[in-house]
Amino acid sequence: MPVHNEAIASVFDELATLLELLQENPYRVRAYRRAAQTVRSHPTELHDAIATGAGLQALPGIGTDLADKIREIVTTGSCALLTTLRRRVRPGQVELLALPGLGPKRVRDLAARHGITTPARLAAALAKGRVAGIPAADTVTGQRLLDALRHRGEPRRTLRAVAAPVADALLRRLRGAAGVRQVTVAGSFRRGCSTVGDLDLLVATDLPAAAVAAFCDFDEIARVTARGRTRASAVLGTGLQVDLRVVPPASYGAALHYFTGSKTHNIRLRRRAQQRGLKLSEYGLFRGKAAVAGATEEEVYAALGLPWIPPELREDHGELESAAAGTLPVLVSRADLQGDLHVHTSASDGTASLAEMVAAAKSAGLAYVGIADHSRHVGITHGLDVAALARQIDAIDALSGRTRGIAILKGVEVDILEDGSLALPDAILARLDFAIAAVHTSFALSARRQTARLLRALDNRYVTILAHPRGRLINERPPLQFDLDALLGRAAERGACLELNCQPARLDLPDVDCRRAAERGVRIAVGSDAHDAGGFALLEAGLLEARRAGLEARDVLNALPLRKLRAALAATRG
DNA sequence: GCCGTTTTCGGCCCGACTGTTTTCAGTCG
Repeated sequence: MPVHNEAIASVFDELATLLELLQENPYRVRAYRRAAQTVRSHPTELHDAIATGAGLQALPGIGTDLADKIREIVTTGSCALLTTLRRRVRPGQVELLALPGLGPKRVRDLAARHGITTPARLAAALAKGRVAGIPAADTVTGQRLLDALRHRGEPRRTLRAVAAPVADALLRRLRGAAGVRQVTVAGSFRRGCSTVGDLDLLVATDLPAAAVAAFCDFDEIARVTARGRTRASAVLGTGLQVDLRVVPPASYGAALHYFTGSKTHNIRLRRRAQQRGLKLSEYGLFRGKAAVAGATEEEVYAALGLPWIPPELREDHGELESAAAGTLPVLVSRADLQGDLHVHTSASDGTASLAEMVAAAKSAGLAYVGIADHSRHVGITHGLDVAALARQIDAIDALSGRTRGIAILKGVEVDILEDGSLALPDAILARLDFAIAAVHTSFALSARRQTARLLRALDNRYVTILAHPRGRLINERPPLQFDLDALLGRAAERGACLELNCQPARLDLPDVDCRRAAERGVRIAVGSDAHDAGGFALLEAGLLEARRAGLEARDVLNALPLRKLRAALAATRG
């Protein structure tokens, strides 16, 4: 049973947390956290690298010690240091550390002074009154802590699509405040992450007090948890946390950069500034006390000898090196998309007719649209059987004959059965322009069986695209386990593609996997999976995930113009 | 624990807010 990168990263994360609780050198803690991130986002399995003798120390933040630990974890499945440290810390203390307002000092203090080593005990103690050494219940920090104790165990991250309307409302409100020059949502939202932990709003203004007041009076706020001259934090009725930062206009670019993150990207850039005798903060780039840059992000990067880096890439995944070398990708954008190959109609589980969906695709500016309704199979209600799909083929041919300005492609989203065979026979698939194969049942197979299943599906010459390959539903269903490299190898041989499904809870393949696909020369099909006429708007959100993966137009199947797309589809049939 | 145009030791990003040990440590982002 191979040890996956995620398992190695988890060990490093836990080591960092335990070391923090034990008040070890904070830089040692940071080294483990950084290593966890490096391992987690590494596109290939490190157990393979070890098997082939490749050097682990080439990875950023991995030195001799951590390389040894990776080898230890991969070969033994465990880590001696972890076993030792776990004995020195109570499990409940790790949970305590995750609570807002509690850091390593206070968690240690709780155990030493009060014998409190679990969240449950802390909650009980707080119910009786104040606990010396931690903020009291009538303070904002104390309230936040109690709140977190009440809600612990619930999923914390919010889908970007859920946060987006709130972000819009707040932006409108802040734009209306006196003195406001610019307002942006920064943070992971701006980086295009599929989920956000909170919303970070940045305001440039000459009248900070007015902006803070406008923010704190927002009617969806349940509680203001912090309020200063240039910052405020609040929790909305929905539970989403929102943070406001206010800066003078001259600092806007530096602040936007700083509050966009990611944290590791920022730290790298600050070190670059230091090496040049400069100091970078949210107020600007300084040489001594003299401001060198700060009004725009472009000038901050430029003063550090770099081109502007798109927010989606700012994860310290090599973008600073690419920027320095002048090799940043030209990220795929909405204007590059020529069509959409994953569209449902009321023939299966969509809500709009074939004609309505084609019209909507045309209004969305697409040059072609691929209809891909579900096949009929257990677990898929309202799917098409062979006869119904044959009728739809005829209907599309008829509609094509009287449609101008957009091409309609005939497809299907056919179920992959547990053994890897498809829910429709080849004879009907042969009459289509393309077929998307998808898993909708048997999610929990072992990685070995799941891989074999998906490889068999990809072996079918009519399968063009593997839909939402990971099968994840964010906060609801974990990703399928399989050997991605094996799938990519087979897809590359056949010219088949993997999908990046744009449904907000899917965004599947995830960015890390998309990046790997591009490296292996496998194109990604960005599919809206639209079920109604408004569904094409999802393409925009899906593209953020593609951009986070560093994809360019040439990496995306449906960025091909129609003629080249048809050639690519035909080529998959060998 | 990592790392090196300040290199094998001595650094490691920077500032705001909170609560309170009222001059700053702890926490957070």
